[in-house]
Amino acid sequence: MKINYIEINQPIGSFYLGKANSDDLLKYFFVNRREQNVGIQRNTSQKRIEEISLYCQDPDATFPTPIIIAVDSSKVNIDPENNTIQTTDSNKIFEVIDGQHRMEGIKLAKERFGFSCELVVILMFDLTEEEKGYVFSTINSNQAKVDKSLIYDLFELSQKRSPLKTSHYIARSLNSDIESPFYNRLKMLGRRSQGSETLSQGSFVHGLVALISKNPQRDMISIKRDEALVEDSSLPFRSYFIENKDEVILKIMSNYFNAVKSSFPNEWESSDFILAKTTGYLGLMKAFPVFYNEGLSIGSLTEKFFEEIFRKVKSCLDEKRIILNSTHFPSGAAGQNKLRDVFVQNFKSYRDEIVEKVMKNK
DNA sequence: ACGCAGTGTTTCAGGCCCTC
DNA sequence: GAGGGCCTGAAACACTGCGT
Repeated sequence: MKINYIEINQPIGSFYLGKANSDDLLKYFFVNRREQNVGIQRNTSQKRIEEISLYCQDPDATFPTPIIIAVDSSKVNIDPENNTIQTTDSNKIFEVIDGQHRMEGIKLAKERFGFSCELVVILMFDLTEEEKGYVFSTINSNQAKVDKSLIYDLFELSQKRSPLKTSHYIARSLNSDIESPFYNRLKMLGRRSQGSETLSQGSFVHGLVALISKNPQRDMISIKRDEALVEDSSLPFRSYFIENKDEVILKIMSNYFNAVKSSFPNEWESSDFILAKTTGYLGLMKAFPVFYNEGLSIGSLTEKFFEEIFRKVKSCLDEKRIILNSTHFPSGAAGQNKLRDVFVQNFKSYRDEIVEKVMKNK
């Protein structure tokens, strides 16, 4: 394989920018792994490799940043006249310093559906182990971690529908509508700006998208490829999403949390309680499918219906002296699940009574 | 106004358990 | 026994309230 290169001079020395076909690159690359105690790479994360392989199915897939490769110059022919680098045999001579997940992911995508594309590569010659480590750590420490909320916000820019885009739209709508229970309550872009925010956009979207899709990325790709999404009755909002009825999801969310707000006025407004924070929100979202299915079967998903449930649950909590604070409901999944269970169990104990009341008022 | 310590939030990796 | 989903705890980070 032959690579046309451009020489780049920087303080560390000269390196070479070029392009290579992924099929060619796959033949020559290897990764020096940490377990062997000499390499500088972290263990490959199977999860990331899977994600990248899935991403290769995206019609808009792009790998704009270079794969950084260390090469022993004695193993290739360099032609400075024509600015080309030619490999001499098919040994594994390209050590990937940055981009191991992309390489492994593309490899998997090639095996699964014959994926290939051109890649940007940077070749660095005759680096010592120290230099490899230095390059690797420089790249990875300078790559600032991107906040999840920011990633969700970027979905606004995408043209096609996707579970994340819909969730993001609902987050924005509920945050900006005065009538909404989440008015000025969401930390958009993960930051507090008004002082009244109690929940990050990222968490809100996370909880909502979980009721639309079990694999949002796959759904997004399916939509781009004009493939029909598969229904899943365990996900309350999925069929609305598939039928493009985002405003129905918005309305139900609004009803549900307006009912929370009016049934637990103190808890919703005060930061002494976890109800309007991550724990409360995600706990309520986890409990939602139970209430939703009940509402569906009696044909009522109104604010009144949810209110009947919460009124009853609240009186049960008061009776048992369970306070919705962080002592009873610790942060993390444990507290969320406890909240879900407390709500669901108390609802189930009085299900018939609640249903009867709702039917009578209809 | 500033730094510090304690508390809360968010994300992630790894382990457990269930299902097929 | 493989794979997926769920749960937990650790770690990083942000926020709050306090003392200076």
